[in-house]
Formats: sequence, structure tokens, C-alpha cells
Amino acid sequence: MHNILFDFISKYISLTEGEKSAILSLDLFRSVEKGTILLKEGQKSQDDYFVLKGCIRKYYIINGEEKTTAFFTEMEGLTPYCVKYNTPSEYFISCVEDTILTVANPDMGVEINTKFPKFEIMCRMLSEELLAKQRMDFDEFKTSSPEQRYLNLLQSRPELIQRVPQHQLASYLGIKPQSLSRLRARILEKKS
Amino acid sequence: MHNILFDFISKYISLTEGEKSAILSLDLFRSVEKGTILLKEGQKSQDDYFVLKGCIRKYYIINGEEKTTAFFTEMEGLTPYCVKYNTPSEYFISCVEDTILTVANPDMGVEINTKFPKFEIMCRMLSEELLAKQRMDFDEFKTSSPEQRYLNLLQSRPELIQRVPQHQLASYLGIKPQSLSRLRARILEKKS
DNA sequence: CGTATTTCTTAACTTAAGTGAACGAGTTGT
DNA sequence: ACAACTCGTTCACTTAAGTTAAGAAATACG
Repeated sequence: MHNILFDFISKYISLTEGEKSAILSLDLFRSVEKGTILLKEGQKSQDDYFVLKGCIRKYYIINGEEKTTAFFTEMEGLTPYCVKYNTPSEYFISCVEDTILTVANPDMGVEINTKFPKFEIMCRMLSEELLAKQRMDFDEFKTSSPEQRYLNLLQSRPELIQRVPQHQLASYLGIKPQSLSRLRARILEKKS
Repeated sequence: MHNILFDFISKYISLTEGEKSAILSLDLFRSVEKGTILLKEGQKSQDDYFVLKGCIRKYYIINGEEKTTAFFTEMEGLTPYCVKYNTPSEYFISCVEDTILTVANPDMGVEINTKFPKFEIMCRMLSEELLAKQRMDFDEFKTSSPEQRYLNLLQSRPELIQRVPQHQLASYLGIKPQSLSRLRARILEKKS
């Protein structure tokens, strides 16, 4: 389990054994059951998440309807907006599957960053990378039709379509479940 | 002009006079005419932009059609994807208005970050902030209809609607210019 | 100036997504 | 084993965006 985290970190910086044990001493690892809600709308939280195994989902409830805006799977992390700005959360986070993740809070971040300046560098690299990726994803979303977005997802994260219920996938694509069904039927028809 | 940049930086870290002159010695400032294309599709570039005054636009050309995905105005910065990954650019960047901006490259960043570690911290803070904002914007886009997105933009960046041609705004909202016209007419009708 | 070009709007028609309802398959709980 | 629920699909109908075309308004330019 720990190795998954250290393998990930090693993509950015190299760690000494001392640094590794400093991280382990923080006791970050959590195992969470499918369906567990990690964060609720209106709640204040200081927890950052990083998924080691499994899948978590971010969603809003708008006019009584769930609107899923993101899935985080292996090697993906999430700092909820409410953590950065210490405001009540606007959205929910729940586990799509049984999930193993790390839970950190900003205090730990500050502590680690002060002790080991290279973490500061890693955090910058990681944020910059995620920002670039996020902007790409946003651009792709804006410039595509729902059908194209579904086909893109089929290319880029085919496993997600298997792991996640259709109605959550639909709202992730910005459409209703019925439209996703229809759209898939349309694609099948075109192929034949 | 310099003060705009230093005021911005001072939101994150405080600078000594020595640090300020180190920045000024890099000769970052550029004045660019409306219509100038700063980056073309297919081109490799090492330039980061930060807008001090004016407005720049990022757009793709897909099937011969311009698809605008972002506008950057005062106090907003952009590191093109192709800079981070040293690949040919997938999009264009051009000036919507006469614009004053800073142009930096990663080497300067490395130089400054090594000399003044607090820049590293500022870069992390800035990236994290932009990432959080970007995710909020994406969520809002996904969870809204085109009409709602237009109304949101009217709230959040009213000046942009004045500064930018309608057809560019339309594609920024993910629709065709004709649909934007119609949608605006519809809103006016509702009000009365 | 006046002409050319770009930009915005309007209209008629097509296509696709939203809505409400119904149905069957699969799951949960008792 | 049965009832209750969730989930995905389908259908008929409504609404809004895409498409094509035309014309008005604003802008650029010789």
C-alpha cells in the first residue's frame, strides 16, 4: 500500500528512508467502504484526499438532482475547494467503490513542507501538471458535443465506463441518463 | 506598469528591492497590438504570458472553425500546454485588444526560483489557487445550460461581454453565434 | 466618403437533448 | 420468496441548439 504512494512521489522527487518514515508517521492511510460519504454539502473540512485504490466521486445536488462533475481513481488527488478557502463545501464526495486513500490536512502539509523543502517543489510541479491537465480537459469538453465527449471518454478512460453507474456517467458528460442511453444506441447503429 | 506586477506578487509574498530589480532585469514587459497572434497551432514555444492590461484569447481551429476556450484579462496568466511538455501547440493565442503583458520562459523561472526560494512558494500557491478556480469553473460549466452559463458570465465577468466579439463569446459558452443571439433575445423577452 | 468586410441578428428547418412515463432486470431487505 | 427499490432502456412529446441562408449594422480601408 505504502509503495503505491512512494512510487507516485518518486515521479517528482526522490525520498530518503528518513523522509519516507516521516511520511508514514503521519498515519495517512484510510480504508473506506463503497457508498461512504467523505464530505457533505455545507460541511467544513480540512481533508485532502489521494486515491491509492478505488474510486471517489464529486457531485453537487442542484434542485434535488445529483450532478456528478468528477471521478478520482488510482493516483489521483483532490483538495476540496472548501479546504483551501475554509468555507462550507458546495458539493459532496462519496466512494463509488471500496477505496483506499490517504487523508491529509494542510497542517501536515505545512509541517512536511517546512521540514523537507523538496516537498514544496513537488507540490508546485504537481499543481502545475494538474492545472495543465484540467485546462486540457475543460477545452475538450467545451469544444465537443455530448456524443463526442462520450467517445473521447471511451478512448481516454475506458475502465471508468465499466466502474461507474450510467446515470453518474451521464451527468459527468453533462447530459441526462436517458440521453446517454439514446446516444449509445445511436452510436451502435452507426457502426453497423 | 511594473507596479501592476508587483502589486499582484505582493498578494502572495513580499519582495525586497533587490528582488524587485532582479525581476526587472529580466526585461519581461511587452506591448502587443490588437490582432497579433502570440502562438500558432503546431508551433513550439517556451513563452509564459501574464496579462497586465488588455485581453488575450486562446482558441482552437477544429474543422476550419474557431473554438475559443479562454480569455485572459488583467492579472491573469497562462502557461501554454506546449511549454510544459515541449510539444507543438494544439491551439492559438491572440490579442483581443492592444495588450501589455509579461513574457517569461521556464529558464527564467528556474533561475529566479533557485535564487529566491520564496518564488517557489508563490508558484505553488498560485498554481493551487488557479487549479481550484479552474475546477470550480469547469463544474459550473458542466452543471449549467448554455442560457445559465451566459447569465453566470453576466454576473461574474460582465466587462468581458463588452470587450469581446459575440461570436467568440458564443464559442466560449460552447454554442454557435446564432444560438447566442437567440438566447439573448429569449432572456430579454422573459424579463418583460 | 463609399465600398468591402466583418459582425450580429432573424427566420425556417433539422437534429439532438430534456421531460415524463412506463417497463423489465437486477438488487436489497425482510 | 416476495415486496420495494434502483437502474438502465425505450417511447412520445417538448424544447433548445445546429444549420443554412439572408439581410441589417458596424467597422475597416482604399
